[in-house]
Amino acid sequence: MDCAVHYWSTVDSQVQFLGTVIAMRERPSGIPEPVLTARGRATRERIVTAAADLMHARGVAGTSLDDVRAVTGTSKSQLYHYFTDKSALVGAVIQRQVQQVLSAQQPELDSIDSLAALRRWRDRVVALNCQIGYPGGCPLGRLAAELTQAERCAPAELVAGFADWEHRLAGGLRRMQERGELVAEPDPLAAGLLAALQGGLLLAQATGSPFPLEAALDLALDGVAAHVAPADPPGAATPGQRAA
Amino acid sequence: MDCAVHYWSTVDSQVQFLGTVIAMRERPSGIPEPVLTARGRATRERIVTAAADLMHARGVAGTSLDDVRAVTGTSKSQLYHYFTDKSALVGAVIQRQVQQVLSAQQPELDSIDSLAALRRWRDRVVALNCQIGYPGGCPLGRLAAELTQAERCAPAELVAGFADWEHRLAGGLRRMQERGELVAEPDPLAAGLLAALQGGLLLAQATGSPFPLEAALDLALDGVAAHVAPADPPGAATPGQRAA
DNA sequence: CTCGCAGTGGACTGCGCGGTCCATTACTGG
DNA sequence: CCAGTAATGGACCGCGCAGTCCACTGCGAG
Repeated sequence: MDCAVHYWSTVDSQVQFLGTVIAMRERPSGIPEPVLTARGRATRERIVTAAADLMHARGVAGTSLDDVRAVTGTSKSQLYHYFTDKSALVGAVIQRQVQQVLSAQQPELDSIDSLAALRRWRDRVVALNCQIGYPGGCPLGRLAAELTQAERCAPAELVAGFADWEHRLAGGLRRMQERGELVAEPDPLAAGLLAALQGGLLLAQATGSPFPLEAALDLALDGVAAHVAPADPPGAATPGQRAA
Repeated sequence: MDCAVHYWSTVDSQVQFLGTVIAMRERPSGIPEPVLTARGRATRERIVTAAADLMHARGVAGTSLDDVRAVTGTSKSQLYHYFTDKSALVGAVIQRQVQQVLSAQQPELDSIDSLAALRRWRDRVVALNCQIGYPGGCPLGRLAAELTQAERCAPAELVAGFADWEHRLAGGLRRMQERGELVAEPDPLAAGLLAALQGGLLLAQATGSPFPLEAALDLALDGVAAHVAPADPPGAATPGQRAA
């Protein structure tokens, strides 16, 4: 498991846990996994998809199982056939959202190797947030805010998702570092970038304007840019790379 | 979508609105305000305080009126004597949290006039988040995340609170600008700083570590520092200002 | 064909919650 | 001291919710 080697020194086990969870769905212990036919898998997918949409729109607490049932055209017994209880469904929703969020920005996220590429990722994220016409916020951020109770950190799957995300950012920064473009420790920068993104999305959704997101990412990118090495070939200046 | 329209152009009026709301409590229209005796005001305060704590710890949806009743030693009729319904109580809680959050960082927030002062504010915020032993998150951020529904922006009081907060940051940056230390538009930088703070707090609480908050603020401060004017006396370099 | 289990339908239950109502007590001003 | 109103106590209601249960259907293997 190479993703997110450390979140802050103790994340290995959690990321490992994510892999395990995805592999055997929501059975941490050795309970015999119920076999699903093609039809069963399709129904389960429908439920998770609809639940993810509803919970993103109305929140976890604001989404009842009857809502999910109505939207998916399923019956109560089916929900409890595929999930032990509501929290198990929430766990599946988290995993789905982690996957969705990361795959939606995959090309730009994983190809970061320069300030210009980082700006392309920024543009991608901004575009994603506005594509439905209004700032929808980050599914992971919303889940994290709602599911994080006092004195407890968020569900392990969510923490692992954030760690993976941040790790990919750090990977890009490390590539910049190896190319000699960046002179700074990548990890704190990656954490700062992810935080700027989350905060920007939160305020963007709260205010109904994409502006906070853009301002947050731009400021964070300025911060990263402050750690780029002065252009080695004296003449090819870095500002030439600025996109848009 | 009026909240988006007014977010930037009419921030002052929202701050004004916040004042109005506080003055006449939760009666936007001209309904005769019920007179409260000293005892009544004390009881109301107890209720709001307890509700704010509970809702911060367990979320708004996770806090029942019976919980509030039990903690405050009041009866159901008292809750409905002082508040028309639960949403009115939530509104009062929002106002209280806005006031609490801003006053907790007031000296450092309002005295920003240099990079060093900005760093003192950063340290204050970090210290506030850790003072209870674990990262508790921002009360406003948590409320915003939970109360912002799809396609709707957050409650007006919350948006006004964020606007006030950001306005004070922008004021500090403007002082830096007027002193010639900063060469950039203050407003986007203030929005970016607030977003970094919110995102950092979100991830700090989700992961149970203060690190994301520190990384987020440091990166944002690096971004601001990238816009400080090159030291006028050529020889006294800016890095000399770095605190800590 | 038929047996068995995955998949489905939907009624049912217990309860926690927001909200209502009325009776009673404690101030306060005249 | 005596209204009149603020403040309080607490029973009560209806609803929506998570979760249970049992009967039924349909598909796939032997």
